[in-house]
Amino acid sequence: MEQYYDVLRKCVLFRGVEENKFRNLLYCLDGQVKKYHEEEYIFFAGDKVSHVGVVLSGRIEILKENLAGNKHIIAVLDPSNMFAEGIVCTASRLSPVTSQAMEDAEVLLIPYERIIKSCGAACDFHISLIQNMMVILGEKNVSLNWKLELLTLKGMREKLASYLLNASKENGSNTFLIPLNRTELADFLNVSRTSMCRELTRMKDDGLIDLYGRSFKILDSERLAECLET
Amino acid sequence: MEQYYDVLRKCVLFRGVEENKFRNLLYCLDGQVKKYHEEEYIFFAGDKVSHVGVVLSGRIEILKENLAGNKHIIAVLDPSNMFAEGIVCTASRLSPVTSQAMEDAEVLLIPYERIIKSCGAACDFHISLIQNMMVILGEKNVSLNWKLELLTLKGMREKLASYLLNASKENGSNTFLIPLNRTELADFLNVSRTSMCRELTRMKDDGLIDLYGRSFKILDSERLAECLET
DNA sequence: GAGAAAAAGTAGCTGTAGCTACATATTTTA
DNA sequence: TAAAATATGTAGCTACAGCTACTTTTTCTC
Repeated sequence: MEQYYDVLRKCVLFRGVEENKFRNLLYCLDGQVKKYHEEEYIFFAGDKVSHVGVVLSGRIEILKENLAGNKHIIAVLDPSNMFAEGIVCTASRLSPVTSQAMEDAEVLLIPYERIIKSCGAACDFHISLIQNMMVILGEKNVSLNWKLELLTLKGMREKLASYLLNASKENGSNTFLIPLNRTELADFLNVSRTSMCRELTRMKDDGLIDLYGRSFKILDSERLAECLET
Repeated sequence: MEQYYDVLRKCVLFRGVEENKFRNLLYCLDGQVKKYHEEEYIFFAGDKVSHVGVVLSGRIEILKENLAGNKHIIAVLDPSNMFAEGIVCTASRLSPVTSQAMEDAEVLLIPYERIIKSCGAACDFHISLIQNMMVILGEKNVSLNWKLELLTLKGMREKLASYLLNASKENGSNTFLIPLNRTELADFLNVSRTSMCRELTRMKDDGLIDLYGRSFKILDSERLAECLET
């Protein structure tokens, strides 16, 4: 388990927990590490979920698939990120979403009960964990709101502009790499890949952006931001 | 304050709190009742929020407005419902959404700190409150996911079918009233009112539904459900 | 109950995103 | 390194939702 300490320490759930209590805490939480192959599913929409997950390595995507086979990527999770924490807090615990490994991945699964219920032992960190859970839930809420905002934008250019400006802000630079390929980005923005490619080319022709593969450069952030003022 | 007890008791936040501790609890939480007129704003997107709200009377809408004046209704809240509980749990506490009274309304505002921090007095119900907060956050998460699903549907008919089937399920009947007028429903589904009216008429002509004002009747739930299998 | 105001429905035109069907890259793997 | 598989870009056509400009209906208010 020690090999994962660095990743876990970055997880918001364990924020504020003193380092010397770490081993004890992980033991008390009774987490188990599971490995998933690329494309393997972790749980499906409709499944009853009783564990929260922490990504230890690889990348996980949270998605919805409809009956026609269209998939919509809701979120992409890197190591140290949590998932399913919203589901386990509900009464039914039925997941509205599917989670799948985008590449070979390792996940720490923790029974939800262990987090919220203080055990008999002298585990004073449970209070921290509960506080942290609330922060995570609140922040997930905000990120879902941002996703909603992206989807409510009407035009293709607006969606791309919003996504790229946000990515630029997160990276703190006008030049940045995005974590998604074209097909994945289209699924994330809930548009067709071909239409998206067409618009990206137009935006390049208009001198708004430059792009090569997953690398993007914002050439005129002002005009790009104006796209959103529709 | 006693006049609001019935509404408050139905609020998930106070679930499991014994009735005789109710007065004590409300005093300890230091909530204040505020009245809002129809159309009045409670807080704006970008505001720093430190109170959670409980709707006591009237209806509140959670929405986003873009610079062009288009508004998108994310949720409509009836009495006993909470709002802003996701925002106050985040680090920044900056609201991504605006909240507005749809009609004359009363709201109980509770400082978030009072909920999560045990006070010195013998308020053993704080533990219940924290557990309840998690449930609320988890459920808000699920409802945002359902909203996301609605928005990711491509066609007008799919969105309407999804909305109506859900409303029918919630009401436990094929005949039901929806809480939104046409303009509001269009804002909720993020479509134009005129296109929506057109499609509603088509669906009526196709024998899928019948409608008059806010009253809907699902005539052929099977075929209506098939609309979603695109 | 009459007039005003708001809400709901309708029609025609237009623009944009989706789709199919490719062409061209790029990466994988045998 | 060649061949296969995957990813990406392009073009033409089509369908559908948005918009404007109405009409009709319902609700409010005096």
